[in-house]
Amino acid sequence: MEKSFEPAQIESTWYARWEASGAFRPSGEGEPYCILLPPPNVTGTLHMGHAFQQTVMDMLVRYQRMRGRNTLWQVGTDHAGIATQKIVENQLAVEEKTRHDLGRDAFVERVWKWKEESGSTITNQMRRIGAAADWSRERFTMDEGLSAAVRKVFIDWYRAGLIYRGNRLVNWDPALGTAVSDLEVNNVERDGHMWSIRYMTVDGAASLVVATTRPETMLGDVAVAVHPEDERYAHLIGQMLHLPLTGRQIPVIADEYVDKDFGTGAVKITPAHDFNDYAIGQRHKLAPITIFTLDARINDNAPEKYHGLDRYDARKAVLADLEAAGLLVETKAHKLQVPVSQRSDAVIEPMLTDQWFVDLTSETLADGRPGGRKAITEPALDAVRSGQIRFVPENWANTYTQWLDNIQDWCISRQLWWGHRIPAWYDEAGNIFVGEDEADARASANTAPVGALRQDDDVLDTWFSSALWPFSTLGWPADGPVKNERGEIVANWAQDKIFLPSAVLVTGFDIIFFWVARMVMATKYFTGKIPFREVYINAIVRDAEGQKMSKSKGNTLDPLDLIDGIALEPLVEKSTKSLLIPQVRAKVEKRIRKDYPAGIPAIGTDALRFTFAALASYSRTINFDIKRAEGYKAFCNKLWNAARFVLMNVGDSGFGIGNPEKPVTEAERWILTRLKQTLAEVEQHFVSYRFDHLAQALYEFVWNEYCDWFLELSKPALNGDDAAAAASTRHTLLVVLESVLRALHPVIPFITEEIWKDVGPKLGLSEESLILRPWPNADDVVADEAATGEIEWFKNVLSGIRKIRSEMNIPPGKTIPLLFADGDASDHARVAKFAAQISFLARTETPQWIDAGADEPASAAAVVGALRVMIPLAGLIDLEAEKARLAKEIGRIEVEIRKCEGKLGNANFVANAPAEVVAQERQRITDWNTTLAALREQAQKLGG
RNA sequence: GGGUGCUUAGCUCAGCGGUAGAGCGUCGCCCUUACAAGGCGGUGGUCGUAGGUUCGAUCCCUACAGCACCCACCA
Repeated sequence: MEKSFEPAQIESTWYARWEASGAFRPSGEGEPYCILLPPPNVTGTLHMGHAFQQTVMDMLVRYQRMRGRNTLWQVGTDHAGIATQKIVENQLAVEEKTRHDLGRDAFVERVWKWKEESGSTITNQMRRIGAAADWSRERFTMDEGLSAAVRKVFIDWYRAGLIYRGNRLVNWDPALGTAVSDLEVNNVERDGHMWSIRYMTVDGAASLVVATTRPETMLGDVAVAVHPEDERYAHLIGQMLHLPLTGRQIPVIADEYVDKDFGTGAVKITPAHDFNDYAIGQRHKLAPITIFTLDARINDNAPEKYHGLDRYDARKAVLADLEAAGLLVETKAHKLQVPVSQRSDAVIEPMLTDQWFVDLTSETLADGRPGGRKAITEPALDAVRSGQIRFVPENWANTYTQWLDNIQDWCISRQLWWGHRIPAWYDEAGNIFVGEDEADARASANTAPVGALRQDDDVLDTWFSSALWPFSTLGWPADGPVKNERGEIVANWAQDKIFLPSAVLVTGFDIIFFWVARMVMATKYFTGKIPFREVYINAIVRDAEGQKMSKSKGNTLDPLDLIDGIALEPLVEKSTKSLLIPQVRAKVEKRIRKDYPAGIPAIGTDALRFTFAALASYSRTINFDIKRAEGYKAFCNKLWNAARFVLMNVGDSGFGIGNPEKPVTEAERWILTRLKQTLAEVEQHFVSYRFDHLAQALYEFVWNEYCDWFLELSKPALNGDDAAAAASTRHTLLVVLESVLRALHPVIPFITEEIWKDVGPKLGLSEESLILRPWPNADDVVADEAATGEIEWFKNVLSGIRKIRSEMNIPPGKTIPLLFADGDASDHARVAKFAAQISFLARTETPQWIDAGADEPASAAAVVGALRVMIPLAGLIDLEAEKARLAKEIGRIEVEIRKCEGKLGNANFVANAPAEVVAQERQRITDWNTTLAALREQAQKLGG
């Protein structure tokens, strides 16, 4: 083995070997265990969130595979309608073309070409993280099989009356030219104004002032609404008003929706461009007037002078004209919530358009069949409420159920070209025909089409196909083999449905609504099963200061840069490349030069993964600090060097598989006991998804017990006279190392595999690589609780001596005399047992006992129970310093004793506390008193 | 307006009813033949504030303060 751990070297080959060996494919044996990868966008590159999430999934998958489960990690990518279309449109823009110049077919072809070339970027990056996924079953949401599933779902829901087409007010993104769903709109607080505008009654006798944040929409007003009980306006209800600038007349109506105390208590009603107004318009049977074109300019329904004006220019013009007419009463600053498109940042314009919807709200359809609420929404709610699907941490279940309780119908049509084209056709009379293809649509209809059929131009929301992921990837709805784009068999519903439901979905809280809920809906409806049993909501990765990572802040980290390292200049270059605003660019550059003056050090995949594990508590955010990752790289190095030590010392002779028949030394029995406990803990932490505890348990075992104590204790055994002890110790060194490599493999697969390559053969193991080894069962390790007490005693003695050495500045290399005094029979036995190890590790001469009552030299002492562990002062130790040290120790223990006495002196405590707590307290005070007596005796001997 | 979290050592976080913990940082001594990415030892906290329950509260309850995030139609 190399002298130190070099991640780049060992990571380069193992992944390809694992994949080629078929280790990532389901074994076909054991209970099925499936995890679905949330399919990343094909446009994407791996970010810290992915790396974290995928590490979690990979740990679970590798663990379950080792435990013998029939394990499938289903991977794939998402076609990401808007994001992907935008990338190719941007490329066209460079050629000064738009998608319309190419036409639909040529454009879609070009997107496919882009996907072929660039779509595997992220999956290749996943391989660098070590993701043990079954790539032979990789799917794409627009591949043939998944597209067939999408069509079937659309058609079935349409025929069940659960998908409908309607002219509805939707969130319209004027920049992208498409409708988006409620979820794709963010409400952002912006500084704006509140304008008050006077509307006169037709007879000119009265007027009323409305307050609005969007004065330009007055061009589409159809009424002014007031509260029915608002005395100020009661006399105006039913009267007609002049709508300024338009020549139109509109009524004053009464509606409970209006808040008397907000604004002026009078609301202009623009049903075509506001969701509330739309509802009011419907209640009062007022026809909406659309005043915007699809790119948010004023249309022909408004007075001619505004035609073609952009909505913000129109606002200025309308305000100026109102001002001129003396109708603008007041302008004041006002903070408001502006709906912004998540995808384009454009301000959303509610717009009346023809769209397709999934019904999620109606109880019963007009023809008596169950509506969407009954058929789709409620089963999804029940799955979580009944506990069939469990959220981890569980409070996320609230978030889920609350959203479903208040859900709206889902707008699924998008005015894009890249995506699943809606399988609906229209005849010349506007009748709708739905089917697999034109012929099927025609054949399935009750009526004959009028004239030619034309397919709907729209595509489906990307999340529509994502919702089917749990079963569409397994081959549904086909009964036989499903092939991918390259003609390889990827799925077969008839045999693969054993993987439904999957065991756990690992995902971010931000897509509980977008994806998790919709998978439950679709999977329940079409298969009758739940899609997954548990949903582990992973934390959001932030920077070391807890700030959200964003490119414009310059605090993003590329996981691959952490793995491979990157020098300062290339890092500055790649971080600022895509930033167009010079000020932002300068700020980002400055920050990076400050944060990473020497670039980012290479920490390797394993250390990165261990860091993710160590940070993965139930907290909803994790702050990623490179310092921490460097610490875990040190851990990898520690493990590496421990393995080197073991390999150097075990010699060439082989050992039998399994534990030594009878471990000879106390240290062996102790480390095996601790191994057993650690393995049991790790299994618990896998069940509860506490990867932080899991990582910590393994870290502590390896570093603080195996390395710090067992390896150290093995040295005297290996070099001592007892051949049996030496042989047994060699075996145990190897056995424990091999077990811990297996336990660590799900977390740090590369380094453990590399080390195992040399360790496995020493134990005569036949597997070709660690990935094929079974999980180390705690039950297979023999514990000896008594050994724990022995080693604890030993550690206390050794720590006592070390403390004296350190505090008295005795050079570590100097061999010193050692005396024991007092103590009970077990101390005598233990000293006899451990004398050689103590001398070896504490660098002392052979210890001597001082008989009770005999003279003893002035010494520094540590106390372990009743035993005094003494180092004679002569020439080594400053008497006064030792007296002070003792006094401090005595003081500390007196405080503890007083605490105990306080408790035990409280009659209520003794009467009410559980007996074992009281007993424990009594034992504690006895122990403290023993120690105190020994310390006092020692102080007295020093003349203190 | 609803909802969900968080507040513990200088920093980042575990713990969550019975002696306050880890990593990093910091201080001291050591290149001791696995490891200086290391070893040994030390320093450092009235567990946000105020009440309550309890024999006992960092942990449970209530209120308050501060900080995040999610949902929602206030023009």
